[in-house]
Amino acid sequence: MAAVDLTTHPGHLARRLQQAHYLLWNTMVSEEITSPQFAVMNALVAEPGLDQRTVGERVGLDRSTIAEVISRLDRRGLLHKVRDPQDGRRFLLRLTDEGARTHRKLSVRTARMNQVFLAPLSADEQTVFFDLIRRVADAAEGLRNPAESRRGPAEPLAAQG
Amino acid sequence: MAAVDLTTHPGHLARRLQQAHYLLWNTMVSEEITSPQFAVMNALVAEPGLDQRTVGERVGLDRSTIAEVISRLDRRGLLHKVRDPQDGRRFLLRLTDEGARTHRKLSVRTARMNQVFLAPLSADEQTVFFDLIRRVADAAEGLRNPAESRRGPAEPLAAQG
DNA sequence: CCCAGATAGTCAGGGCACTGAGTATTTCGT
DNA sequence: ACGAAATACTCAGTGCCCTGACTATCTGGG
Repeated sequence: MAAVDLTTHPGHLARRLQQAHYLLWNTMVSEEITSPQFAVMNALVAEPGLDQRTVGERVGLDRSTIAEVISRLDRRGLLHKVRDPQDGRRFLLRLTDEGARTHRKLSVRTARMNQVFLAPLSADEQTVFFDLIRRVADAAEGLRNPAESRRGPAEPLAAQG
Repeated sequence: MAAVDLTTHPGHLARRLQQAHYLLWNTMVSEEITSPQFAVMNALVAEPGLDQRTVGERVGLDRSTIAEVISRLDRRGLLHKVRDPQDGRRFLLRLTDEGARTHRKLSVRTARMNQVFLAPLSADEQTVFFDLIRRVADAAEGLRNPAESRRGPAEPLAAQG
């Protein structure tokens, strides 16, 4: 029997964690707006007028996925897409008033949901939880684009010796 | 500016973690077989002859998703689907020889990938990492089926003796 | 000025993940 | 024995996520 214990596989755990979150989001936050859609709206609250590519960079989505998410938000009337007069390749994105209202409403519910989701952990453990996941995710993302950082730290993330 | 800090949102981190894993899997393990497909094969190595629903339960996939994954593995000739003669609703699943070979090969690569993925964490931190994620995921899954914990594991599909 | 290369976005295609509706089969209460 | 309920699976529909190929636009070197 060469079967492996999946509970020690970070990828498997990550998937289960994400699914569990997805389901809780659906019941506690919204059945209409998804978590990635909220992330995009949030990026536009922080920095109105971003273009698609940059929004994708902020929330961690590739150009194809971000295009789909934005097109759904556009169809729902939650954001505007306008050609950049300075650069005809780009679209500049901004939330509509309804988009801003929706973002505010969901922010409250999201905070509540996070409390429920993290309830099994103590405050200290929650801090560790964030720290460990961030470190693993950051490192793995760094493995892809080692030379990508323009304003960030250009860590060669040496794989030791 | 009511923008939220997504780096303290477990759902956002879970998604980023899962994406990072997906990409690393693609480069270090396989471009053909995905991580969920491997999880299904692994479940069948541990317990040959499971039916679809139970496999889904083992790896954490719903009935629709598990059906798709299994159909892909079937098309690739990695597993067999046979009607249960005792219960005409079920399909009993077993890896083919090639499926078993593929599973062994991928097990090795998966172990290597996990090392790289978890390299940013010390051994102790890795233990904590697993523990915290498992606790959060388990609790969130428990929120869905609160009555499930009462129900013991269904014996009847004991595989031979 | 002009073209090669870089960049922003689109589109086709494959795979994961869920819900809700529908079919076939088994099981249970009467 | 019979019909209702439960169960295993399928199918349609929506959304996320990636790659690779393509179009349109901008930028820089000769």
